[in-house]
Amino acid sequence: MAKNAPVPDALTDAQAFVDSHRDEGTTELFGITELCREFGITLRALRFYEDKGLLAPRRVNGARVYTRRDRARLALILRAKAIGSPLSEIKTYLDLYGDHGEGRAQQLQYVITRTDNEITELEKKRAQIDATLAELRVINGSCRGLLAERQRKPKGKA
Amino acid sequence: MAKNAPVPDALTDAQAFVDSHRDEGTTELFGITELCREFGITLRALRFYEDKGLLAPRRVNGARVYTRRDRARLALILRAKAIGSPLSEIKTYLDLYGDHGEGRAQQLQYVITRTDNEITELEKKRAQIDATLAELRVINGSCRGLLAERQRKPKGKA
DNA sequence: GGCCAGGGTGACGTTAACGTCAACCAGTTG
DNA sequence: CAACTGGTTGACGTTAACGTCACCCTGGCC
Repeated sequence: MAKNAPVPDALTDAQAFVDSHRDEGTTELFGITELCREFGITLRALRFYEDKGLLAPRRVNGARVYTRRDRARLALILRAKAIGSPLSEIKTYLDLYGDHGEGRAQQLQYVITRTDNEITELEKKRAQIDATLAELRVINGSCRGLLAERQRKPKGKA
Repeated sequence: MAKNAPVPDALTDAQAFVDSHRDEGTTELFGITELCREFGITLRALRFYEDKGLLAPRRVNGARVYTRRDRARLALILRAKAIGSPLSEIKTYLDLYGDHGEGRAQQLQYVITRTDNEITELEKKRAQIDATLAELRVINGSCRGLLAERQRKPKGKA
């Protein structure tokens, strides 16, 4: 809640991401520093995600080269992180995106139950946030009220 | 997103918590194991929160004794954790609840800006969750679609 | 050829949030 | 009194998610 990495809104649309998983041979390629600047993260972090198996960019002369698909995955990773998921979980998360469409019936069933679970978890989390927001607004409002009161009668202590 | 500590819904209401901060001399007291069971956390965790200054129960013969107010603070702590805030942040968070009402104008102003910030942060987070939920639902739906399709024509591959 | 910038690979350090373990106290029950 | 039970305090171990550092390679440029 401290960092304000931009997390570009380009992929806000759900279908957009799903689509971006289909192409693959697009010409658009990215270097590591390029991606890091774009998303406001460090080189170390990006390499770290790769170590953890969340990304697998191609290599050209040893150097990392990222496709649009990699970029989309990175966007997902960062958003999931912002939500509070640990990287380990994000990995299985990403696998869900990768699988869907090619699997056999059993695979599909797996993805469905997994996403069902994720969905209910996130809904719970959303509820917690809503509750906290409500409380904060109460506090905020009462403070504003007190402040206004004092400004009307700056001396008395009633 | 793994643990399912109950986080009792007793304090779901915002005003309820604020009110619970007013009493203090209520007769209801709790032991450490009692609270731990109630909230599904470990002894170690509870003591840890105390080390970090998030709680300050009274002592009776050296043993910790928690009031209703402590209990309410604990509920807040756990909810904030579930949201993903680090304990360090939760501490200043709790201080906001404590202060409000007694401070001078400057204190009040501080609380207001702090809560304003928290509120916008949480709203951002909420938006991220909503986006992720949307994507998951797309995936989920498309998988269900594929599955249904296969069940209609289990042989063809079209 | 010399030099630098940009990128790569370990290896180790760090912080948060606890878990684990050992050792000590205090009341009580047989 | 001795053995328990339930609580307390360090001290150390652990995992996640990087930061930092040292060292190496490579392509361009003068």
